[in-house]
Amino acid sequence: MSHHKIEYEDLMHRHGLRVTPQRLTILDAVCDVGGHATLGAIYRTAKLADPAISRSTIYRTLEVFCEIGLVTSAEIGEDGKVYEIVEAHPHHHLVCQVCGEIQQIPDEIMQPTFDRIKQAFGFDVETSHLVLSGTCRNCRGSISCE
Amino acid sequence: MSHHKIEYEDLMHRHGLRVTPQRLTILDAVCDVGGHATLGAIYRTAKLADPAISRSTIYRTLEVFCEIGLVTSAEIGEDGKVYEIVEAHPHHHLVCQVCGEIQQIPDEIMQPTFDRIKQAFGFDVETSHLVLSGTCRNCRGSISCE
DNA sequence: GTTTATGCAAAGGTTTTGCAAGTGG
DNA sequence: CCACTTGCAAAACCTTTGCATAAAC
Repeated sequence: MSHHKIEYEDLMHRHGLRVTPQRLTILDAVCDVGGHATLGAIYRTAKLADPAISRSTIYRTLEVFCEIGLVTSAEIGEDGKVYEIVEAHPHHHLVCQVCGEIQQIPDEIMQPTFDRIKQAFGFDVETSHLVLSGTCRNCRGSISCE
Repeated sequence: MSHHKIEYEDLMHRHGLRVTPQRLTILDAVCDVGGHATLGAIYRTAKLADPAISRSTIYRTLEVFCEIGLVTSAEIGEDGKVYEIVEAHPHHHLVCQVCGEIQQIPDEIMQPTFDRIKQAFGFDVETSHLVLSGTCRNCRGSISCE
């Protein structure tokens, strides 16, 4: 998770930000938690690496990371805001309302629709991180899931 | 806004809920506020009709309305959760990040994509109220918008 | 050295909860 | 009447903010 550390540091420098141990810790934490990291989860994970880290630092740092495009945030269901490292390939998420499983889908699958919206309404969709809820394959088949 | 009052009352009854003045007031308020009603706006509007109504009642009532499918909620931008009466025709929203304008689009435009997701991933999308952000026609053309 | 970032603690705001009183069916 | 709802007040929760200290550059 750290092969790209240099890139990240570069990105911060280019934005006039300082590279602090806390910021690297938080970045690692977002990676470690994986796909949909709530602030609480990031805080807990970062706390393992640096027990002295403070909650406000997490808030401020995530805000800064979002601003420079290192991280995106999205609102998913009931858990409040979640954070995710921005990857090369934009993608979206399917959240199963029955079992809670989350899977990713490539952005390409949405593009035809986004194109159609652009044609019909002149609206340029920039949603980088869409969350679709519904029922996944497993839960759709079996009733024993509920 | 009250031609369907009977239907709403029926729906509540069918769910074993009681029809109280407060609930009707809140339902009216959600209608009056229109498309994207924040809790605060609903509270303020309901307060006009019934100055004694309490905030917790708004919270609890909206939660109940969501459960029985009378109302949907969605997270839009920075304003937190917004509520909306469930209408016959499902639709989604385009939120312009520049001017903040919100427009509705019919659900049909999304269906091809939802179908494709179902085919490819076996995932049955049930999102009734999607929020797409981007740039609207006006703001895309002119820079003078900001 | 300067400027920026951090940690702490306190403030701010929103949402939830327990309970007695009130009300719909 | 009984069960469900309400309003109130307090609690719980999450997020933001001010400021002195510490660290990056």
